[in-house]
Amino acid sequence: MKFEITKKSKKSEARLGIIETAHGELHTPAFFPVATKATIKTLTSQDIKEIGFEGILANTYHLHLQPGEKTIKKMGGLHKFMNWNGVVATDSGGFQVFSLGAGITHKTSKIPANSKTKSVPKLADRHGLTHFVKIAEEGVYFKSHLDGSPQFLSPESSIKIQQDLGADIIFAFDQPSSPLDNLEKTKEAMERTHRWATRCLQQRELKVQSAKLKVSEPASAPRQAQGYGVAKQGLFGIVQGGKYEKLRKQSAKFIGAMNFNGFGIGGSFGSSYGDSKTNLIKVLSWVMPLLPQEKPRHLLGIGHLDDLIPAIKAGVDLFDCVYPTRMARHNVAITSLGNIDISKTIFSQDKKPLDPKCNCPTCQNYTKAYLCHLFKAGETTGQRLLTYHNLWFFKQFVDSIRQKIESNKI
RNA sequence: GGGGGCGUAGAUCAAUUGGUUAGAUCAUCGACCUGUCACGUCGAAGGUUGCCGGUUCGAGCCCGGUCGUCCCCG
Repeated sequence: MKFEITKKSKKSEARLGIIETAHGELHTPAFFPVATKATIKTLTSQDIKEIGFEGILANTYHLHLQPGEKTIKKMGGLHKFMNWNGVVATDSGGFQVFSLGAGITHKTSKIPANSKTKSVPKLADRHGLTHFVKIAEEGVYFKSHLDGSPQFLSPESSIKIQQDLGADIIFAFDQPSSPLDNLEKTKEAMERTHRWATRCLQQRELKVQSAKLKVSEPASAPRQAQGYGVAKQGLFGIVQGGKYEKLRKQSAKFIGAMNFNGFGIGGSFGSSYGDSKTNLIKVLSWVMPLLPQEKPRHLLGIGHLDDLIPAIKAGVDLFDCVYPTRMARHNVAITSLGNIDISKTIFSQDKKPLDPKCNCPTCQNYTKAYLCHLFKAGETTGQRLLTYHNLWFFKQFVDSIRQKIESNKI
């Protein structure tokens, strides 16, 4: 993996760049739609290509449990398996340490619900499951959410799985802290993340060394290609530290000094209401100056539309977020006029498209009335059409930001 | 004409021997969703129990009448 910065803004820390991978180029700033289980829910790989995305993000935890990395490796790797010849990034499974652990016991999401929300989803109650994640120094013990079987994930195994999956960009196995954790607990998670980062790099080094050896053996041509691919995988370290300035700076210095190909900024950034945006931006203002300029930065799990511009101005190159796709499945279209819940009866006889300014196939071919009907009738085509639109909208949005950087407007 | 069953939220149904402010599900309305356990979560509104009368301390439940509806027999 190679990263080249092609332009730096004069107004902000924003920059344009190109990430070169074994599966093509990625023009940054870029947004990865999330394909947790090797699919952007409701869409095909061709759809994603049509929309214009150059990369997607899949998940180590989910694919390890089903169908298993060995199967995917046998099927020729994730790209072939899902018929996607663009860039693939894989999350390490670290987030599931949080979302299936503290996320459930604390009944919170990565960013806590705002004060208007009277209650939060009760996944634990619904499934009768609690405390099925145990974090130890060697790794994380947990029960599969699919069949309850005992499982174990560590920095080493996470890297190995991601190598088998064959992603172009992989992430270090980290421990995100819960937004409800205090300074002490957040620090503990950060320090473990740092120790695990070292182990991830060591694990990757083993593979790279053995790949180099194999390259020098003329008899093993197919292995050579595979080894070359692994050697080209970019490994990103992850900065933690929650909402605490001291920790974030400490983490950025520590992780930033390591031999990673890029960096993720993860964990929680404080609350999502009131001064939420300033929380996120504050964290970035602490972290970004301490990360090497010449390497890409990925803001993990963000975001909302209004998070993107300030983050890019702070120097973020990559994003991934479930938001546009999940919102689409939950009836909400993200448009130039704001979010609209298309399932509301007010749209049942509305002949206009979702977004008058949008050129996506959904907006070109279907009325709000039809989409409203599909959602009320529980037809999955509605989810598909809305997912297509939301991703199209995000793609256009990020493209327009790139143009603004190009013309020095941002 | 005679006999019987059933009438409870917009819909389909609950409600111990008559016993507090008649429940559930779906639909409706509102809010939420940030490295996806997610076609999900939370909340609100909505009923003079067909109508009239009676018994009782107390009736959705018992009694009489009436209206509607379905079934059976003439």
